[in-house]
Amino acid sequence: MKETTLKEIAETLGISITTVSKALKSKSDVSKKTIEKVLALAEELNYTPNSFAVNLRTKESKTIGLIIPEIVHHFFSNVINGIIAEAGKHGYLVIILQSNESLDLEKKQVALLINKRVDGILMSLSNESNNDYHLKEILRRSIPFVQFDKISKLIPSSKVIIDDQKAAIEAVQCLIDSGCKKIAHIRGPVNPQNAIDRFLGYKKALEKNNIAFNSKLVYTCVDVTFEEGLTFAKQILEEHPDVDGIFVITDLVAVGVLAYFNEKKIQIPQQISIIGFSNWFMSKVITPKLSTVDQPSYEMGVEAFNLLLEEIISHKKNSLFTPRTIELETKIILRESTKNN
Amino acid sequence: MKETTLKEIAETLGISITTVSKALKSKSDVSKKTIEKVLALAEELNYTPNSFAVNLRTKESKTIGLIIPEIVHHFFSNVINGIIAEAGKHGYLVIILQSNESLDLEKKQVALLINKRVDGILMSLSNESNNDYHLKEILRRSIPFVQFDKISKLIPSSKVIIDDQKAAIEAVQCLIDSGCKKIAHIRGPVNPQNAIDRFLGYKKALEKNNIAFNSKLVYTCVDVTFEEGLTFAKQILEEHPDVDGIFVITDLVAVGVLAYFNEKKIQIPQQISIIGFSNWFMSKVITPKLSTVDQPSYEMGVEAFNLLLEEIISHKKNSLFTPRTIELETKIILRESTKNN
DNA sequence: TTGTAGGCGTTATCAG
DNA sequence: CTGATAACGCCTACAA
Repeated sequence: MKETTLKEIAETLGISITTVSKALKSKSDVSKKTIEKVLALAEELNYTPNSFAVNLRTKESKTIGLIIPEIVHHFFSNVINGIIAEAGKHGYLVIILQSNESLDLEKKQVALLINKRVDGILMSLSNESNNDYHLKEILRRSIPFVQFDKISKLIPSSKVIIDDQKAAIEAVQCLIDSGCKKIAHIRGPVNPQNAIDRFLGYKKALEKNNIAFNSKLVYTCVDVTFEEGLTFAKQILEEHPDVDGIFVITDLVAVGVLAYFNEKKIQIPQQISIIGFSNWFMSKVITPKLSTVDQPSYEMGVEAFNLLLEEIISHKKNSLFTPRTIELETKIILRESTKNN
Repeated sequence: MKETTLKEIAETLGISITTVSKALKSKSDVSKKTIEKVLALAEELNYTPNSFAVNLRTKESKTIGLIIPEIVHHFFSNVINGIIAEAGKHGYLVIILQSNESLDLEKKQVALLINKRVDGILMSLSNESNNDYHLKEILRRSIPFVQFDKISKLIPSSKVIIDDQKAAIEAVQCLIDSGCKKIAHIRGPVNPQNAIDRFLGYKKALEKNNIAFNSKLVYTCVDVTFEEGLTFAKQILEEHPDVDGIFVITDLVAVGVLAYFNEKKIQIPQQISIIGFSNWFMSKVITPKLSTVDQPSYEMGVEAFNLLLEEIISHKKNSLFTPRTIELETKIILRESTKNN
């Protein structure tokens, strides 16, 4: 099927391309009659402007790129949801790329998006990300750029985050308030800022309550999976049978811990209390229901897009843009895996 | 930051744009020396071809569109994963759009992708989809198009599906084999083909085993949610306390059923057996672990993209393309919510 | 109110 | 081996 072009409309109507172009936009300097004629024919021929040509002319594609570590992940798929919804409202489309938690892949995806000349890039870093040459490249090319969730503090871009440290302190405080004396922490990998901050929060909460920090009680995830939850639960039980509380980096792992304890008929929360992070859907469905920290996901996507849009608009006007950081609120959700309800 | 263009390279090197263009592609009809010079300078200037211009010239954007009902959905996010991964291997990017199970939105998303002139469209229909004017429009414009999972049988496009009816028969047969005499079915909404087929499978399995079909035992989801599982479980218990088996349209709803029965201390599977559909991650994590039908998701994405790619290539060559349908295998997974293991 | 001309950055054709 | 020239389809000064 051949696509209709301005030229065709112009020729069949016996007027110039320019006039057709203007008429389609109902510009004031075209006669009503012409506008009507043009619109009618355009309608009839099913005309849609060739976006490739428009892109080339206007140097923008109304398309943004999104790079996240993993799509199959309750938190991230909710963020995507928020981004796509908000982008749609403003006439933007979203290209989604995954880093699979690999720095190499992440670099490739950034390069792809740069080549594609997307109007802006939204990104949550992979766990491997400990260097940021590729992020600097985005800034160097002055492509609008917003980081969210897992960010690099050193990159001066807009950001949407939560206060991981504060949230972690609150979570651990809950365990302490409910009577836990020996609290273990299953932490995330070494690189991501949020794993570091949650760990720091854990430490600070202990300190505040005059509980000695013991590095032996800290277990470090590599892949942050359900299976690691299983493994660490077993290890904790063997190495520190007197642990009575565990703060886990994220719900997926916490669910693994629960599953292992369920199997071993450990009483939860009587013998051991567990608190997770992120409030995955799954958490309220398992037995016992998992206490956790609710982290806004959809909203994070919305805010991230809006920050990006601000920057895109400012970029178009060539005016200078000062990056902003938006911090969203978290909320402790107490359910059945802790004693304090 | 200004982007480097062919023209710039040509001027600084004192050669023609044409030669630069060819050299960058290392065409055989350019001297080695020139190629080297050009590549070196391009590298130095960080040259990347302007994809907008390339799109316009080549009439393709190496970008496809994907429309799905919901992103926050274990099955679909896995499909997306497969699509993006496979697309990436072949140099394609993916724009993702959600229909939110709304026909109106679905139509808008189709229009968006058509305007965007994506090279092809991948789609799983919304539950509301009972008309296909918008799908016909895709075909009319001869845009490569593949349907997967929730499809319209009437649209002659390539498809990737499972045999829902057969899988449902197998699932219900499992319940019967394990001794269930009165089996209820919580079915999906009225429109989607897969809900219809699973319902038909349920009916056929009963028939095959000389169990009378009773329409009172069929409950119809509207939104296909966890909450509906809760509600229908309650209803079943009240209206038909002697039901001893339930075949549920999908795991999410089945988990709701489980949750309600757990709360009511109904013995599963002793009193009532439950089998779900789709094998969500959640299913193996709850107590009791849910028996279900495993449905390939990642693989479905991969196959769908490859079918689309075939069609895109054929379309480029202007050769005619005959739609193909790929049917993937399902597998019964027996866990703790049924008696037959 | 309408139209002419030039250009966005590439690629393809064809001649030198 | 190299380059001039003409598109691709649209937009926008500027001229008529």
